[in-house]
Amino acid sequence: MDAGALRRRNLSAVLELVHRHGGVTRADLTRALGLNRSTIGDLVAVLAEHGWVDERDDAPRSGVGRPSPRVAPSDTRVVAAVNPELDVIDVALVSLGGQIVARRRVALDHVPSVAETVELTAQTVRELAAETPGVEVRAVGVAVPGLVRRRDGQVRLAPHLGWREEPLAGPLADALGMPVSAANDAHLGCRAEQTFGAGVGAGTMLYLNGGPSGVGGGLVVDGRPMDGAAGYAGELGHLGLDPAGPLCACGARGCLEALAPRDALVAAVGLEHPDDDALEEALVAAVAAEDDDGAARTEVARQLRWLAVALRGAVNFVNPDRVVLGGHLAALWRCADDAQRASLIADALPASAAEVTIEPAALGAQRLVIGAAELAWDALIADPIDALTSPALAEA
Amino acid sequence: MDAGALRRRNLSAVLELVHRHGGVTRADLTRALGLNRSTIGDLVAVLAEHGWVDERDDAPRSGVGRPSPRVAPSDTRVVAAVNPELDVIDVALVSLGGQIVARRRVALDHVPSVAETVELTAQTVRELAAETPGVEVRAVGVAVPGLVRRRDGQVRLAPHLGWREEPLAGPLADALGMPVSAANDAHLGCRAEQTFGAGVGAGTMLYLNGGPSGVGGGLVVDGRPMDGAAGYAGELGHLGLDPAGPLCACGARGCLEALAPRDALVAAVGLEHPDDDALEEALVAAVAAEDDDGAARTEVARQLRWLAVALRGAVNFVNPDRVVLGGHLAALWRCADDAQRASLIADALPASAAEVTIEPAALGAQRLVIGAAELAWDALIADPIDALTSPALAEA
DNA sequence: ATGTATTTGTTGGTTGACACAACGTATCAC
DNA sequence: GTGATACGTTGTGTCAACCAACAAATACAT
Repeated sequence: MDAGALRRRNLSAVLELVHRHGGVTRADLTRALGLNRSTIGDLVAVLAEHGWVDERDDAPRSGVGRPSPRVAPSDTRVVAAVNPELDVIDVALVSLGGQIVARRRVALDHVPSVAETVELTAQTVRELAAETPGVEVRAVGVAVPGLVRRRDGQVRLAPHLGWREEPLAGPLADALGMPVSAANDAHLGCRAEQTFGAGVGAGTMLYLNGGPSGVGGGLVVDGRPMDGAAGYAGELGHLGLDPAGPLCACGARGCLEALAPRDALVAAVGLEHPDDDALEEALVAAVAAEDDDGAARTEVARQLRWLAVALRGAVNFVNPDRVVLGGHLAALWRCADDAQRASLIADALPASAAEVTIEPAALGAQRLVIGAAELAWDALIADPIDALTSPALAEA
Repeated sequence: MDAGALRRRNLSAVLELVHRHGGVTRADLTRALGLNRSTIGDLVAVLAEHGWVDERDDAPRSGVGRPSPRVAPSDTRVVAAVNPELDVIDVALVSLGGQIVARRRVALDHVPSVAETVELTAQTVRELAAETPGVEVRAVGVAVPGLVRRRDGQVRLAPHLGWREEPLAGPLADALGMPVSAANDAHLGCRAEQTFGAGVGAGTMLYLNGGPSGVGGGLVVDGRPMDGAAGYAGELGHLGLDPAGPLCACGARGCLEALAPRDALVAAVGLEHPDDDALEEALVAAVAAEDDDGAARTEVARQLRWLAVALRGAVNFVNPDRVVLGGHLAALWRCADDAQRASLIADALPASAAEVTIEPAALGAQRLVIGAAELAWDALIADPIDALTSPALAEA
């Protein structure tokens, strides 16, 4: 590593701290990075000069001594986050620090093709950029409900959308003239929770998300999200738990997602197309109200048992310090009693189970958009100065 | 990161390349690290001055141009590697580059206590150091058949040896006056295969090892061995595969290690206490010779089916580019036919399965000792200069 | 054999990033 | 107010890596 890389690394480290905490004092930066005051001053000055951060005098006073200015993320420099789904394309502009500054859900009357998605997304991003005062869009991240090859943003398979071997990041980058990255949606939900949600501070974290199209997830190792060889890591829904179990969409038998499907919970509470919040509310109410052999309670207990088998294996395998449950798996957690919660990792090896905390996801419906934004921020934060040489989309 | 850390990092990077390749030319180092020729020259000179490397003129000629000297690891600076087992304590001195320069297997007539292990190990390390001309022992690594807390080298549970909550690294460090690290044996087998064996070059690697005391393993993420929150990651033997399966020693049902035990293979070929090589040889012969319903062939096929279920889940989960099988799982692989080998990941998601190569472990009986040595090298290679301030054990 | 092209090591000077010390400034406690 | 504390600012110092020019050692063509 040469001296230039050292500078890049330190600038990146400062910017990342500012991003993750939504603003920190220079004194905090000095302590966190172990660099000299004068060096931090220099690094912050460079970032401010390039429009990444602003220095403000609104930091909370912490005691005696000269107050340290707060280094706040610029609220005009944003990335676009995109989440194409069955009947909607969700587009947001997300600022440094993870704040959503603009959002539009483009409704569709049919499942979009990749070409339509690219066109609608590009148009919407341009419109949001033009409408929002002062913003400057510099990159795009896409959360895709399916397997995505990280290297080139190719969608290998998105069964839900009917996409198969479709290039996505490339065409969208051509349409918008800026870098575009794409990844699996559960993967990005994991990133969002890790950075701003229930996973803050976790070293090794396991994230499981239950959605209408199955169970996905992500793994964080030593604070870094793990991609696997090609970007498909985290498909926890296809752990084989029961050779005598039901056939899964993947072709195998007894996968977690076949044994703990969202549909079954929705049916048990008698709703139609509820969102996660509605499902959770109905489920908690049903379990609290019902007698012991009600349909909802029975199904919840059944799914919790299978979730426990999956968690036993996964916790033994990766020895996480935190497990975060999202989607209908979070709903299961919320309506479980203490004994059921304890049983989730009761069968894991005691040494591994002892240090795990299980938590429901904290970010709700913003999760995917924030995760997609994180993906877009990656390259920018890794090299803040050099990244500015490429063009941006700004207000007219 | 300051300039001193930069220097440390570059010295470490050079030394690690020399270690992993057992010697490289300065020209190779220049290319691999992207540093200037003069910088590499300087770094190598510093390492040579401190006794880490020697420069030799025996590099193979690669073409026109001035030949580049080979930077070879010093063969006198060693670490001690220890592997306590049921009836033997295996102690070796391992040089930079992974060469075993001395080894002694201390036979026991009973299962050793921790105190006995510490004493016998310390004595043996001292003897080997005194007997081996010119060596300088600087650290110790211990491979323990059980769960070990990485932070302080405490043995949480080693059922095989009957150890439970026993401090190990601390007492041994006190006895020898040098740094001691300890980790799980399968974990260290994984490291050995990754560094010098079947896992060289892998980015994300899954390692499964079958032994008499169960199935363990390890995971490598982005070229770095993964420890988990406390060091217990890699316990692949306790993936739950069949709720109707046999009871496992861990208390749960249908764990991989209960479904694919080494014992059953040993019984099927009718041997008593064979080592891995003998078991493999007997198994390959039995499968090749027998008619279709021989006991060995049946058991092999049965275990391969369960291994496939485990691999399906694990490959989907972590998306590795390489899977390495050790111990009796390697024997299974060796006597599997093409169809059986293909079936091992046939049920995994096609995108993930497509980029995986499965290989049997390459290092044989040296695996644990080399892995334990890697553990010991870690801190030394991370900071080669500063590490030399602590005392060493040398020839009298 | 000789000359040329190619690759690499060596040397002295330069650049740049961070550290350090001294000083200035803002807050708190009394 | 006054002292103590904490932090930013400034100019100077240090150290690691770079660079350019040169020297050395080889392969290859003639």
